Amino acid sequence: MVAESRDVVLSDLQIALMRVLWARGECSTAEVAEVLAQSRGIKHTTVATMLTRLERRGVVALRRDARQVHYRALVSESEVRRSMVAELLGSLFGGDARALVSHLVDEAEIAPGDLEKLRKRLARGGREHD
Amino acid sequence: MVAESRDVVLSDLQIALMRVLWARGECSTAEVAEVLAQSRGIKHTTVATMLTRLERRGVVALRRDARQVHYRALVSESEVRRSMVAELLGSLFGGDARALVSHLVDEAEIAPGDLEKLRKRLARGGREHD
DNA sequence: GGGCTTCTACTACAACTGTAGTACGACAAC
DNA sequence: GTTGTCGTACTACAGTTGTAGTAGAAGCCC
Repeated sequence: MVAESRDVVLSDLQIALMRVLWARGECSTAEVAEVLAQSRGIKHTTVATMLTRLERRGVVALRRDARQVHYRALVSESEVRRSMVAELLGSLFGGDARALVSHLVDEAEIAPGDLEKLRKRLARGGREHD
Repeated sequence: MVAESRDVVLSDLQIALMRVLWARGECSTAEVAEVLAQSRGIKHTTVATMLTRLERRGVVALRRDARQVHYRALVSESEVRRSMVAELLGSLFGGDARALVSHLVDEAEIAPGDLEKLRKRLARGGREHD
């Protein structure tokens, strides 16, 4: 099922936080903070603030365990991808997904040969990429 | 040449304004405002404010003609596409363009058959899409 | 049981966005 | 030249984001 979480557009930093939750399932503020401190040098309190706001916004859920707070994603990575790709397609590519693929090839983000491989794999029903 | 306009990430509304400039070349505030009023019911003054800010930010240039101000895009649509697609790829697809294409197919934004057509067209060096 | 450590909650603040009102200058019409 | 009209510039304001300090609660160590 696809659920009805329309419009989950997140900023870069917000996505970075979500990635931790997506990767680890539920985790404490400290865990998320540690990853972000490592990868971006962001302070613990900053992460706590961001998580609180995401919770208020309904993007994550919290569970209190003694003095610690544990967060869990309420939207999946797919949902966010869906929303954000749709947004980008709509605003910059006139909603034409093929134009986006053309762009990717033009910009050498992807080789034409990859399209062939992708087509074959997708035609087989596989969706993981090697 | 690709120029060095890194990081041109624009909001949905900002892109809407830019699209007018991209489509018409240089035009007056009034022209842009009329399009936006039509398409989104946005007030003239709002458009003027947005354009002023884009100018301050260096995204557009202005030329004064008597009492009117004319704006011209300083970044191309391609540049914005490049920045924004790169941003999306980086934050949500681990920088893997093929994953984005897979997503487009999975989400039925694009049919597998289209990939084949695209591949052929792109292999021929054409980049306009029909 | 008094202090040290931890963790959260609250507060702060600047920048940017979306939205628009108001005021002011320049022209056009009489 | 007095009066509208048109268009810009300035001001305003609420909401979001990024960033973090500080204070206060809860446990932990002797």
